Amino acid sequence: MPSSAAITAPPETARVKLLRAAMATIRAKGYSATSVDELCAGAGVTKGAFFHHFASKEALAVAAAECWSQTTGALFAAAPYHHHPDPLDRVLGYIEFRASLIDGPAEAFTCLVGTMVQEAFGASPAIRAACRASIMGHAQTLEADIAAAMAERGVLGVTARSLALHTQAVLQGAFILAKAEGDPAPALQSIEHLTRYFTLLFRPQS
Amino acid sequence: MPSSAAITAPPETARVKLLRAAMATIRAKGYSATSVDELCAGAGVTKGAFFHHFASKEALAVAAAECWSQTTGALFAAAPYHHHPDPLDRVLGYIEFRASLIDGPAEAFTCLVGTMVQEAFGASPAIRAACRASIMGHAQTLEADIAAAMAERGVLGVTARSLALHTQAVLQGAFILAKAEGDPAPALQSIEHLTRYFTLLFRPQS
DNA sequence: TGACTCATACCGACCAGTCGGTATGCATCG
DNA sequence: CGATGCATACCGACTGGTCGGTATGAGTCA
Repeated sequence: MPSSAAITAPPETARVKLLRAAMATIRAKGYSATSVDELCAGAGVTKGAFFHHFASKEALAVAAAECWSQTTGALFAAAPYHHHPDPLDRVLGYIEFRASLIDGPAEAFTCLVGTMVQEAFGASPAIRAACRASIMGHAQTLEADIAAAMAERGVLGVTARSLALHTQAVLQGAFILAKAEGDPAPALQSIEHLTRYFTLLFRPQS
Repeated sequence: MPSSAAITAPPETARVKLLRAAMATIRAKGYSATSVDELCAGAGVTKGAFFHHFASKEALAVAAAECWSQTTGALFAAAPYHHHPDPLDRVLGYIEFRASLIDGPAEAFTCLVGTMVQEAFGASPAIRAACRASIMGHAQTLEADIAAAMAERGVLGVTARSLALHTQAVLQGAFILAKAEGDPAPALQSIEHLTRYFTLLFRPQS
């Protein structure tokens, strides 16, 4: 007797297989270097299926960015750092959580939309917009905690928004360093500096 | 009567024209999306000339990364921030100088090797190594000033090297934000946070 | 039956790279 | 001096293969 999950789960469509293959391959090789044929082979579907579900390679990239937002959004929403009563602890917990994800080869921990937007910002406004929405939307989930921590500790001279964006900048830059080095170590060290910055800014006495 | 500069200046070879075109085009479109034909057209040379000077497209990318190191190296070596007597002022002057370069469209101020390594780190070890050498070599020019500032102010708990690399991470991440936003503003704000970090770390009383 | 989900075969453009050939300049030698 | 020989710089047509995308039709299920 099949479980109810098995009953209600729809059969995995070519669409989600393609999205999964796209997220993995584009993270590893970039958008331009990833071909439609390669994606089809990786997903085990034909080219006809590809263009049945996506109007173009560009449309797939946009859909992949949206899928990425949903997937990572769920991951962060379920992460334990939200349970800290102190908003500063939630912010520092977020950074620590990001660091904990960094392990193994670069294509396993780097950011799809950060990689894509670097290549596609000039060639495809649609891809740029999707990547921008993903990054900015994620930063916004941090902003409330930062704002609460700022209010609680009387931090002035910065905005919660720019701090949230700076956090994303450090992470994206850390990924580039890790790719260049072929080693996650410099990324982790850079994230340590980010933690130290928040600590100095919010706990100046310690 | 021609100037002696005009006499001694060699005629601009196809090689340097190709390198210039490559640096500009790869910054704007990325490595994979840049075709050899396009580079030849941009440089005003033929495909025969391209493959006379470079064994492959990959070899051109490596040469472009080296050319980028030299060009930017000369730019930073000539920058005024080196004249500050206080090493911390030199470090803060470096960051300010970096910020001053950020203006106009993203392809005009972003980093060639940061862009390239993100795409090519998995596909081409030679390109990755050339980009790594460029980034790490540049970071090293900062390291001595950071170390001197640390010694002078008794800063402990961090290394000059990791601070220099963190600075590069912030800059690279800032470029990604600028590309995603289609606006340099978030990059400049992130660099402000970097300056604030150095200030908090090195001038804790103020 | 008709809408949906594909599979197969195919298209023209473009890709990196090759190849036979040419133009020029410089060193050598008679 | 001029002829020879050879290296460098360059040309552009061409190749095999890959690119994103399309046309058409078959299987499936409501």
